[in-house]
Amino acid sequence: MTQHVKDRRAVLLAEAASLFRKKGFPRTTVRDIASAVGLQSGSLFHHFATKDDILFAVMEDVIAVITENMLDALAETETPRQKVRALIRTELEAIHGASRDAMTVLVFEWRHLSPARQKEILVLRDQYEALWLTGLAQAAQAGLTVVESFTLRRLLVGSISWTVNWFDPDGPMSLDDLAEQILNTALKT
Amino acid sequence: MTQHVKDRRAVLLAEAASLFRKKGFPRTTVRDIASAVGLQSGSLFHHFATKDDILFAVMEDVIAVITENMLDALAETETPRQKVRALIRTELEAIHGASRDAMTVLVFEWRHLSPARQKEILVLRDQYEALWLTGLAQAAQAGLTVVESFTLRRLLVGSISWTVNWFDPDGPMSLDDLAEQILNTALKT
Amino acid sequence: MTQHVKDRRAVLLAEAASLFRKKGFPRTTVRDIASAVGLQSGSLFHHFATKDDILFAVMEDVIAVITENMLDALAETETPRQKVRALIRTELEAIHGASRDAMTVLVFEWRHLSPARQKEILVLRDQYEALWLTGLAQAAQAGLTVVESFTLRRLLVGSISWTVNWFDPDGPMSLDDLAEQILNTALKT
Amino acid sequence: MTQHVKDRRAVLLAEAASLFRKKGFPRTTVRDIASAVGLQSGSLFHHFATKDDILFAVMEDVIAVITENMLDALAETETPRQKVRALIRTELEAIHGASRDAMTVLVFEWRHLSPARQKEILVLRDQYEALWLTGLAQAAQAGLTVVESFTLRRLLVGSISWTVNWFDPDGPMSLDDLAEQILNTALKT
DNA sequence: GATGAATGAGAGTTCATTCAT
DNA sequence: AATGAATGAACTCTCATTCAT
Repeated sequence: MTQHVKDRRAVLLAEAASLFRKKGFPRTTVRDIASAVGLQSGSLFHHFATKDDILFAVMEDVIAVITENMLDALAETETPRQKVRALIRTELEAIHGASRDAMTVLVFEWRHLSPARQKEILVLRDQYEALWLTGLAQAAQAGLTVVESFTLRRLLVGSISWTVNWFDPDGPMSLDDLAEQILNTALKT
Repeated sequence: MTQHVKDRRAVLLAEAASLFRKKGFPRTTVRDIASAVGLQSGSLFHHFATKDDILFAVMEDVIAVITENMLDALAETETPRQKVRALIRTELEAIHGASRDAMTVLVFEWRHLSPARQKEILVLRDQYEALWLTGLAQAAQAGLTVVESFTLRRLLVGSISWTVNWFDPDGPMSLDDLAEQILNTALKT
Repeated sequence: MTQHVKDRRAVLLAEAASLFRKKGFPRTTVRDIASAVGLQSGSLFHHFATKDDILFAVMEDVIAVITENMLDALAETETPRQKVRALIRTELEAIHGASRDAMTVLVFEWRHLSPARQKEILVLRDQYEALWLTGLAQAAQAGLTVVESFTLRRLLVGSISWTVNWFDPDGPMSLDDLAEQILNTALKT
Repeated sequence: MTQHVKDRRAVLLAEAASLFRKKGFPRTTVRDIASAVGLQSGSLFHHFATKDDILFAVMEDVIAVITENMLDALAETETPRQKVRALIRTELEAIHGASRDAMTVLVFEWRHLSPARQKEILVLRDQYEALWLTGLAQAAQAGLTVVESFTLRRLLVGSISWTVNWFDPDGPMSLDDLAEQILNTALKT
C-alpha cells in the first residue's frame, strides 16, 4: 500500500520532469502530466495541490539524490585530482542517467519556481555546492587549478549542464571520456 | 520616416528581448511588450504578425550583430591564441553588453521558437559557429588546446552563456579578467 | 449504538449548519463538513447521499424543534398580548440560542435548497406559520395590532431574522429587552 | 462613443445584479453574465478584471443612487414624521423599483464581497445610514418613536429588505400603503 | 498606423460524488 | 462504516489574435 503510493508519486514526478524538460514548465499543462500517468486532470490534485508543488517536488527529490550520490562518490576518493574527477563524473552521471530530466529541470526551469519555494531549494543547493567548493579548494591548494575555485565552479556548472543539449551517452564518446575532457579544462594537465 | 520605423522596430525588439529574458518567452504576454513600448496590444500586430515573429526577429538581429562583431574582432588578430581570446572576449561582450538580453534569449529561449523558424536561424548560427570552429582548429593545430575542438566549443558555449547568471560586469572582476580565466580553461597555459 | 448514530448525525448537522451559516451553502464544501466532524470526504456519503440532503436535514430538524418549542410556549399564555410576546420571544430564542445556526440557514440559505425539497419543508413551515397567524389574528381581534396580521407577520419575519446580523445576546441589551422592543413595534402600547 | 461605453457597463451591471439576485453570487457564473449581455466569457474581462469587481461595482453604484435619491426626498420634508416616512418610502422604492436587483444584492450577497472591498463599501454605507439615524433621532426627540433609534433602524432594515421576498408592487397593496404600514410599526400612531 | 472591444480555446483549479478496498 | 484515490464537469481567468472604427 505504502509502496503503491510511493510508486505513484515517483512515476508522476518522473513523467512531470520529462515533460518539463521537453516543453518547459509553462508550456506543460497539468492535463499533459495527468494523461501521461493515466489520470484525469482533476485527479492530480490528490497528489499535489498546485502545479508549482510538482515542480518543487521534482527539484527537491533530485537534489537529495545527487547530494547523496556525490557523498558516496567522494568517500571513495583520496587525492584532490580524484576528488575533482568524482565531482565532474558524478554530476555528469546525474545529468545523463536516470535523473536526467529532473536535473535538467533543476537548472533550466529554476526561474519558474515560485520565489518562496526557490528559497527552500536554495538551502539544499548550498549544501550540494559546498561539496564542490571544498573539493575545488583542495585542488587549488595543491596547485592544480587553472582558475580561482569560485569562478571555476561557475564555469563548470555552465559547461556540464549544457552537455544535456549536445552529448549523447550512446554516441562514440563515453561518459568517462567526457568527464576526462572536462577535467582537462579544469585542472593543469 | 524610414528612420522612425527602424527606431520603432529596434525599440520594440529591445523591450521584447528584455522581457523574454526576464520572464521567459511563454510568460511574456504581447500586452507586456505592447505596454513597454507605449502601445495597445492590438497595435503590435501592425509590426509583427505573431508573437513567434517577435522572438524570431530578436534572434535574427542579434546573430547578425554578433557575427559582424566577431568578424571585426578576428580581423585584428594574428596568432591562434589571439584568435581564441578574441572569440571568447567578443562573445562575452555580446552577453554582457548592449545585446545582453537578445543573446540570452537566443540561447535560453531557443526551444520556444517554432521549428520552422529554428531552421532559418540555424543557417545563420552555423555561419557564426564556423568562425569558432575555424579559430579553435587553428589553436589545435598549434598544439594549444586541451580538448578536441568540437567538444571544446560546446563546453565553452555552456560556460560562457551561463555567465549571464552570475557574472556582474560592474563587480570586482573585469570582463577582460573573465575572458582570460576562460582562456586558461580552454588553452594550455 | 442507536444513540451513537443519533449523536453522529446530530453533530454532523450542527457542524454543517454552522458552516452553512458562516460561509453560505455554496461556499461550504463537503470536505469542510467532513473534516469538521473528523471524517474523510467520501465517508460523509454513508450518512447523507447528497449535499442537498444535508441542507434539507438541517432545515427539517430545526423547524420541528422550533414548532415544538412554540407550542410549549404558547400553551403557557392566555391573553393575546402574552401570545404575541411568546411568539416573538420564542423565535428570538431559536435565532440566538442553541439552534441559531440552523435557524439562520433556514431563512438565508432557503434558495439553495432544491425545489423538490423546498416543497417538503414548506409543508412544515406552513404549520409553524399557522401558529403565528393565529396568534396575530387574536391580537387583531382585540384591537391591539397596528397593521394587518398577514403583513405584520412578514414584517416581523424580516426584523426578527435580521437580528442575527447585529444583536449580541451577551451585549448590554438582553433578549427579553429586545423582545419587548419588537413587541412595541408590533402592538399598540 | 462614451455613451456606448456607459451603456455597456450599465447593461452589464444590471444583468449581473439580476443574476446575482436570482441565483446568488456564488452560483452565478461569469459565463451566465457574459451570455446575458451577448458576450463570450473571456470578453467580460475587458470591462471587469474579476468577478468580485462586478459585485463591487453593482454595490457601489446602487449605494450612490439610493443616497442621492434619499437626499432629494429628505429635502422636500419638514416634520420628523415626514422625514421618517420619506426614509421608509424611498428605501422601499429602491427595493421595488428600477434598482431592485442591485439593492437586494447589496443586502443579501454582502458576505460574498471580498473583505477589502467590503471596507470600501462600508464607508459609503455609513454615509447612507447617517441619513437614517439623523431622521430617526429627530423623531425620537419629538417623542414619536416606539423604540430607541439605533435599534429601530436595525429592525427596519430587516423588515424593509425582507419585503423583496413577499411584496408585489403590482398586487393589491400599493407601495404607499406598505410604507404607511411600516410607518405604523415605527412611530406612535 | 493605432485603438481596444471581442473572440474562443485553453489554462490551473475546485468539488460533489463514486467505489474498490 | 470508513477510507481516499479517482472522476469529470464546471469554475474563474488568461491571452494571442482579429477587426471595425
